[in-house]
Amino acid sequence: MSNRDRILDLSLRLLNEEGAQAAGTTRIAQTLGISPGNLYYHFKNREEIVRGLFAALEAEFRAMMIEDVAPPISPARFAGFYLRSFEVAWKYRFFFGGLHHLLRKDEKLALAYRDLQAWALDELEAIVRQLVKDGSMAKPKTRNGFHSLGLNTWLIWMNWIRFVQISGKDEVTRDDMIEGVGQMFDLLVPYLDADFEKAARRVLARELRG
Amino acid sequence: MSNRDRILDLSLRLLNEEGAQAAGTTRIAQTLGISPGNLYYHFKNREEIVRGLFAALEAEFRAMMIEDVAPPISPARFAGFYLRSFEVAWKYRFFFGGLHHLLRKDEKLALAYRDLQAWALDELEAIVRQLVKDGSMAKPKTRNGFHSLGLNTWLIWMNWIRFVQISGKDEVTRDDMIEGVGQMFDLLVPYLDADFEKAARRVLARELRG
DNA sequence: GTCTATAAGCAGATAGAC
DNA sequence: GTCTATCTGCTTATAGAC
Repeated sequence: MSNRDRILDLSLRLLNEEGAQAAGTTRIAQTLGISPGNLYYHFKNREEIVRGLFAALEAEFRAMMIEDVAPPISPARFAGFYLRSFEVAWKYRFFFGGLHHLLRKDEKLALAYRDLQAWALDELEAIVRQLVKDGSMAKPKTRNGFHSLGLNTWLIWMNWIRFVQISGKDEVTRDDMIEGVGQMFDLLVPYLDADFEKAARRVLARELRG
Repeated sequence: MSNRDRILDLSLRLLNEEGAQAAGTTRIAQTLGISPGNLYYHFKNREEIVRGLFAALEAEFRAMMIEDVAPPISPARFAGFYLRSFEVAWKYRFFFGGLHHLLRKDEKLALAYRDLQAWALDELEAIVRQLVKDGSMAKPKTRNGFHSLGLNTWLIWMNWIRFVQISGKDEVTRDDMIEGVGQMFDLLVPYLDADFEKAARRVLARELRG
């Protein structure tokens, strides 16, 4: 494993454990047992490390979204899709707590983030549209129903991890992530076909036990 | 105006403009034209300033919540209540972007925040229950319907300001806040009485123009 | 209550040897 | 590709005069 990868690996761990602002280049290098100079050979500055981690998040997130949008959307795929989205979020959780600060200090990262967000919002809306097309869901009532539902989905997704961390539980578990899925799920429940809903819930319940 | 109040005032402005981590005690003192020593006479440390600002946020937020929960809830009061909640959030917006970091570094603040959050979740759930009691809304379908709706309301509220700031608009306006209200509102729409909904929307539309 | 002066520490980053 | 050594600039916070 190259030092470059070791730096990314450890950075992700430290940032996740201690927060996006906690670990500096000095400590990262120290903990790895390499010199600051070595670290700065691989990364021009601290921001480049964070951008590297964001690139990994983005790749996993995009792959997951694309893989699962193909119609028709079965209850199991639907539940699995939401579930995996939370697993990706959890893997890179430092990002969600420190987002505002990170984007403020790094214009390049801000642009990359906004790109991803715009794309994700479109995709989330597309999923809702597809569910309606599949007959698994009634058309939302509000004027901008599709858009609004997609956006609320995104807002819950973005905030769930932060909410759990902020709420001060000693240990965050996989079940907390599944609860998050349920929270997102509840946004659509009023519109979902009863059978579709039941089937999706069963998948989630199985995950909770497993 | 006492120097203590001037410190709180300026801190709020700087933190809002530049982010919760940007302005340090040195710059606050400098900008006010007072000495660091003077600042540290009034506040034991930087965290005490932030806690002072949080106390102000909490006071305004609690006052607003208590004032508006009394039954029955009219559409105008309902819309006005959501609207004012966003105005309070906007006034102390630095808090929402930097929350994770702030709470991590200050255990006292974390406890105060969690108290407020627990209380707010109860109140938000109570509002939903009251709407159902008033006949303005159908009973939510999901098993923990009341709780889930209250929680989603909170998650949208907590995240809207951050979402707007992160999304990179050059200037954030009052209309953006009203859009946030609409986003929160849409959570309840599937269950709301049609007349109640229309009336509440009219109030919001009027605010948008005004 | 307000000031000057400054300690102590840590951050990000670089130069240049090997 | 990795090292040692170090610079610069910032921060929080304090001691003690007025």
